[in-house]
Amino acid sequence: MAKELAKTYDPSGIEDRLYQKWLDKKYFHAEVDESKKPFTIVIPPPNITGQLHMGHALDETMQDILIRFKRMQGYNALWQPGTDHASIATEVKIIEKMKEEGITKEDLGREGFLERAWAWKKEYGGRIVNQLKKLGSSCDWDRERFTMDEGCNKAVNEVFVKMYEKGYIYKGSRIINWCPVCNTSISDAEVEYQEQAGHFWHIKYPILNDDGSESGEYLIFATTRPETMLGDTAVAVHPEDERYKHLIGKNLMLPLMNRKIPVVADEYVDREFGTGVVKITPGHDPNDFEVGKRHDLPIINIMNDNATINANGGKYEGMDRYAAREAIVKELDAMGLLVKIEDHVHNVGTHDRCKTTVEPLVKAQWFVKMDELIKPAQKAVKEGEIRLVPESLQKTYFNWTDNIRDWCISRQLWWGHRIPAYYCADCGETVVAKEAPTKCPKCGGTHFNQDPDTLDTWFSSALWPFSTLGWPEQTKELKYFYPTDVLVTGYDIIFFWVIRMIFSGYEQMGERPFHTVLFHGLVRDDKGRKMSKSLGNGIDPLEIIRQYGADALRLTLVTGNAPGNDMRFYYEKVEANRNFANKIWNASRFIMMNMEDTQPTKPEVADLKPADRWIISRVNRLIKDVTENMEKYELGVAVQKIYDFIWDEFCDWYIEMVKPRLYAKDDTTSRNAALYTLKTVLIDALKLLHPYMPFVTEEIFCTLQEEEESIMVSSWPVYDEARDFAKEEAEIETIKEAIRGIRNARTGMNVPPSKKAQVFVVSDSEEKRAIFTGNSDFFKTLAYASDVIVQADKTGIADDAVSVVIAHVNIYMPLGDLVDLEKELERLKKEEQRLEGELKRVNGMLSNEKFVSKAPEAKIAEEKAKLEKYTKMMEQVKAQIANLSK
RNA sequence: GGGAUCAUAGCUCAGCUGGGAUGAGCGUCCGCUUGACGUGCGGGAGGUCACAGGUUCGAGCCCUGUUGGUCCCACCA
Repeated sequence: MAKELAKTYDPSGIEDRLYQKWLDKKYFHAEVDESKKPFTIVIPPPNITGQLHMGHALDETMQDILIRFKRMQGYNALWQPGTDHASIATEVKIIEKMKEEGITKEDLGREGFLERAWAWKKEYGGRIVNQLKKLGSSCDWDRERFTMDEGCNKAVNEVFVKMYEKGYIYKGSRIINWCPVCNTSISDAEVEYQEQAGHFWHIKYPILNDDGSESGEYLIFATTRPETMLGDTAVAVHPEDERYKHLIGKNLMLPLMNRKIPVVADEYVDREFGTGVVKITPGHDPNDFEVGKRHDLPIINIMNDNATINANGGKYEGMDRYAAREAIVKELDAMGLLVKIEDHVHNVGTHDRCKTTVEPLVKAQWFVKMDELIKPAQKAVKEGEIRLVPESLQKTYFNWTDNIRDWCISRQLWWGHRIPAYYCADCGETVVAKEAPTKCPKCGGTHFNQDPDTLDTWFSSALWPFSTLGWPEQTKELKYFYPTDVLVTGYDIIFFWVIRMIFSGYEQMGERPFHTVLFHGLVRDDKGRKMSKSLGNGIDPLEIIRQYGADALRLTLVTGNAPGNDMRFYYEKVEANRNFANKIWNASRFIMMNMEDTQPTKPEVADLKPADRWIISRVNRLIKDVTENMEKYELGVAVQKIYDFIWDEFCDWYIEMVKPRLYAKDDTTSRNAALYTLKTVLIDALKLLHPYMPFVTEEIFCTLQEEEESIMVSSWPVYDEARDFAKEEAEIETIKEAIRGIRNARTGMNVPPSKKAQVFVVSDSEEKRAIFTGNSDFFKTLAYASDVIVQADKTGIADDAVSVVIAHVNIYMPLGDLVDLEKELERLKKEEQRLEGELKRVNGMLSNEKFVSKAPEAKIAEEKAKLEKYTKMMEQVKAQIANLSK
């Protein structure tokens, strides 16, 4: 007894069941197997704090499509999953939760806090993984990793020590971005600039005579941050500036602080901007820091970690930076040193996590020296060893690599990889080592304090492609699956992650981590806005899955979307795609109903009708196109073609054409050929669709194909020249055109449904004439198409149905002309013109010596073939024009 | 300031290296209980492919400029 599909398509009834089956059968699991070629993707590890959002859904869907595609193509496909500890994001969340309980980090202490953090990881780390499963992700869950698991931790220490020894990691006092709310340093990449309305305070400092007395003259300048004046150690002018040349080397009196500060000359100053005078605060401005280095100026830090003024700020000590600003302006005004206040819009650096205005501070931090490290990463993309899709992102990539600055990697956080640096309690010697040292190499002391800082969360992510495969151990997995193949991720983390993985891959492994980076954009709401918590416009993928099924969601996310482009999310789209799943479901049910208990047998080639050959040829072409598109990562284009084929060609045309043959049970040969074709073509189409819609395709496949256990381990269809039937394709196209013509004519005529209409079909030879009659509504239906063919066959109008040359068909009487002669003539003339141009071009190319001598042979052959093709077409067109003109 | 990218049907978007706008989904209008599907079937309306030049036999696609939008980087205090 044949299995049956449920009468209605209900994704919730099949998805969980099938996923469990795949897990049980271990289809996702990949083992090293030297006889097969590997194909590897490492997942961008979602944060353990995260809930599945549309961005994940898109990211995972694209990866799953590629992995399933390659797996079916026979590759040993590994999708390496895992999660990210997301140091700062997680720590902030845990602290928030603790706040509700009235506890602070300090109450718990480092140990206690970490205990809580691990408990958090245990509770929420699994949540996102379960959500990924709902999407149908075929990750090898047996290999799941975590950025802070033992292996990854080992990899981090290994890299840190190695790079420290090579001089690529160093500790130094440099100006860094400080977040006073999160209480940690952050890297340049984490600073987000926001346009804010502010002010320009024009202030003047008194100029001193050489003997230290006030000269009565002033130097005027403008600042957006008056409070930083507390830390001013100079004022700068341009060396060539005639207005101020005489003042260079003189001193000024820094008001409020009563500190003598020099006037220095530096090219950094823009003479055109403002008054051409800049106050220099090396301790709180990155540019000033550089100026300060050049002129050997003292660095005064005037702020505490929480952005209040410290003891260096004199009487302002203890005030918040903004309160101090107000007080200082007020006082300067009282002293007559405030010239004026202007409104000014400027960009303010904020912390991307908490949006707090960052404070540039000079602090001792750990850095990765980038200048040498970045070189292989630049070269790799430049020379095409690593391909970015879309290519336009190369510019963004190079913009970053060409202006790379050292990477601040230390964070004043507790949740993360602790820096493996130890300081001797006796002599202060720094020891960087994988294991805690026991004896100080300098003084022999045995007491050490480990550096309290942790590493930037991206430090461990940078090692992800090889740490997950076992590095630093030389595992068989590492040797086999590395380098990985494709990295799929959003363009928003190109700096944070992609570039860092690339240079880390070259540095640690001596090899690229992957050959292609496939970028996607953001999923926005239907108004084009980013989905965000504060707007409350986020759409929960799990809710969509509950309503429409994972298949519909997946299709929605990849259809009509080019790499690297943002997309908008519409419920209508999901609905349309759910309808598509329903369509396939019903078409499959129809085919199975007709098969009843008997599986069709392979027909003789001669028994295949033109319509059969046509659809076989079409699916064959589809296989070729889709495979090519997918290999070029054009996932949206590929699936659009599958969609069109299944709905339009297969369901709306082929199934309708074939119906009369299915109902005519006496002609078993024809019926078998039709059923066989239906089944095989459907299977090919299902296979092509499987990477996109894994669940429906699996359910149908398993019901239809009783002997095979799963579509996901079946083989990807291959284009076969023997299944290419150009003649039938052209003929059916003609028939289709004719049928459309009939429908149009009918619509125009508005014949009452009850009346019978007649269609006269005449081929080019007089004796092959037939008359078809039917209910006029009948002509409007697609069933008519099949009837034309079947009738034509039966009446012997032609040897096979499709050779009814409808281009020569005339439809008489109430239906009017099928072809508008004038329009046709116009079309042909246009075609003639086009061909003329085309011929000219090809001829021109082929007679061009440079082209013939330099172009690759394949290209020349192609052009020659075109020449031949166009010549023939030209003849035909000319003949047709002559014919019609009569 | 530098760069990227977009401007195609009422809306949202595809359109590969230049070769008949081949378009899709939704919406809209007309018609259909046709023995898989109304989550369906058939048909229609709707486009000077932002604007202006240029290259070409031929441009939505290439070049130049203009306008408008989005994003990234830098940050002139």
